Amino acid sequence: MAHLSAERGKATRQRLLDAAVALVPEVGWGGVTTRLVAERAGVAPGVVHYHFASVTDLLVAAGLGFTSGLLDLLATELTARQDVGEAVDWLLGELSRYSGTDPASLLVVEMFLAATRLPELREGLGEQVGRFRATVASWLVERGYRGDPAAAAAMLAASMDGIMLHRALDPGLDPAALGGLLRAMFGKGAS
Amino acid sequence: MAHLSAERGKATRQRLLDAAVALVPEVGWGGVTTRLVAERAGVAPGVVHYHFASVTDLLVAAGLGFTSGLLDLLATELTARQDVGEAVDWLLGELSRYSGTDPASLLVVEMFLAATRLPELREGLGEQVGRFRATVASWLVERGYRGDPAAAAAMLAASMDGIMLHRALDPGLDPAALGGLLRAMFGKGAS
DNA sequence: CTAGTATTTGGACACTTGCCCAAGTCGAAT
DNA sequence: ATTCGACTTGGGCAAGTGTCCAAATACTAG
Repeated sequence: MAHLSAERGKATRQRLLDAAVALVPEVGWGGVTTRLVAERAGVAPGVVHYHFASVTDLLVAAGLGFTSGLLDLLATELTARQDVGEAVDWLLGELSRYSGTDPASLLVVEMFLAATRLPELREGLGEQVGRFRATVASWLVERGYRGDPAAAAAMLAASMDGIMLHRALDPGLDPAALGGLLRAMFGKGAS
Repeated sequence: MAHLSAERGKATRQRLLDAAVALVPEVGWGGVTTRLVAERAGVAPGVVHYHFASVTDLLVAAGLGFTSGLLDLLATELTARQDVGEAVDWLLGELSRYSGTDPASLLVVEMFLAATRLPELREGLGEQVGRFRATVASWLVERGYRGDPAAAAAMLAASMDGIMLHRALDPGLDPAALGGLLRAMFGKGAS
């Protein structure tokens, strides 16, 4: 079989995915073109449609790959904390790294938006977020959280994205200042 | 002077704005083209660049006009309530009308996103949201809210948009189920 | 009526887009 | 050396883009 060829193929495919992840925040979901992503990846324009059926397919695969890793990381770090309050604090600290105008934040918002028009993306992203919420919810139960853990997990995730969204408009909005309010939400039912 | 001409001019200009507001949720911010918006407004393609310097200019004006009216309405209704808890309940009820996939929600998210790349839009939208938060904050003080009213107003606004964003992915997410958590945030310091 | 202004028309311009494909490269198997 | 399959190349195509503009229209003022 063609061993080295296939390996190189996987490598360029990955470079296309990486280029797409970098490009979406820069020029927007709809601004990523065949030639642009090919140039960024250092390959000929035709390669894009050899590895992916369409530019949209490439973007969906790249986006879902990114969020999958991000959500896994967040869930792992979050549920590693013993105390709920401490976990919320950590999350807020993490949130201060997402200004709403940094590449990661922009990519996430672009994906939320594109998901409303791309059923495949909506299902994929919805499944990932659902898994994240379920993980957080069961962790809340373990920690002795009283109240609706599913609602709490959903509120936590939604608050994160909402704060990120508003920080894009008002860079002066300090996540730490909102910490007290968030803790008040969980403190009542936390262990 | 040309009276009727000017009047008709203002009318078609407004129809272009209305068409843009309707079109952005349908095809996306970047999907609104000169010919598309002209057709929707029932005018010739050239009219767009007679009334607006560019398609982007039209979109910015249309978007800011929409959010201005929306935020004014929300602020008015919200501050009309005497009780903070009652106001939060009303807001949650209102939120259930924004599924995250309805035209209004989509337009708002599109604007948040476009604002990151259009300084003029970011400033305009930021100013509107800032005014909304200030109104809510001073209303909280009036109602005897204890704690940081600016932070509370910011958290309220961010939560709204965050919930809206997540409802787009998970239609089963019920805003009412999150009401308790939101009230817990404000109840502590409310009158 | 004529002159003048505001608005509208529909087409032209140069340019970019996604996707396709014949030809070429490269390593592995025979 | 030859064949084979995976991968890559660079150009071509039809369709669509934003913007511009000369001509047509509609209206007011004199």
